[in-house]
Amino acid sequence: MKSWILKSEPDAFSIDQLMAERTQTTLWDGVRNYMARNNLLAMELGDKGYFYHSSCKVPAIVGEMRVVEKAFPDETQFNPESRYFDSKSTRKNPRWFSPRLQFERKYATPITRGMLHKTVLVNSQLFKSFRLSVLPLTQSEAATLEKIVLRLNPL
DNA sequence: GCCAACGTTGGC
DNA sequence: GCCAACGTTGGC
Repeated sequence: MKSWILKSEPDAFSIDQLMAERTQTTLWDGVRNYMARNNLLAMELGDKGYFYHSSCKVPAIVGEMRVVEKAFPDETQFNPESRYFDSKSTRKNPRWFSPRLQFERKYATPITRGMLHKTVLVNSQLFKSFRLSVLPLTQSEAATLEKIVLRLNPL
């Protein structure tokens, strides 16, 4: 099982909104960056997704999700009304894909960017490729993060 | 609100 | 195919 970090601006879509969904799932759509897309395509069923709130007062990992459906073409790319419309995308040749993620857990104590900065995770893509909105974690990074999570948020 | 980082676009 | 201009992300 792999672990990923998925960023969202809480003003646009927050973990509370995900929890409020009837099925507590969401399609991770609207991603328009090729590296991020490739990461979305690489997600397997059962992979863990850390929900990261970006562009807000306290950037932080705020909870966990689970991949419950592999990526398939993102409908918003075909919709001229959508802000994510892509005129160069066709149904035969879609460019953008979204997996479905299910809410698993919201942390009582979010893992802030500041806290992560003081750990070995400072060497992860969260800091190295800080603009990328969908990031993979290595096995050791995932293990480190999991330890921090469990220390601050015991099950 | 500023600005650095960096991906994308488009002219040549 | 290069690269300058431009736009966006996101921390601070």
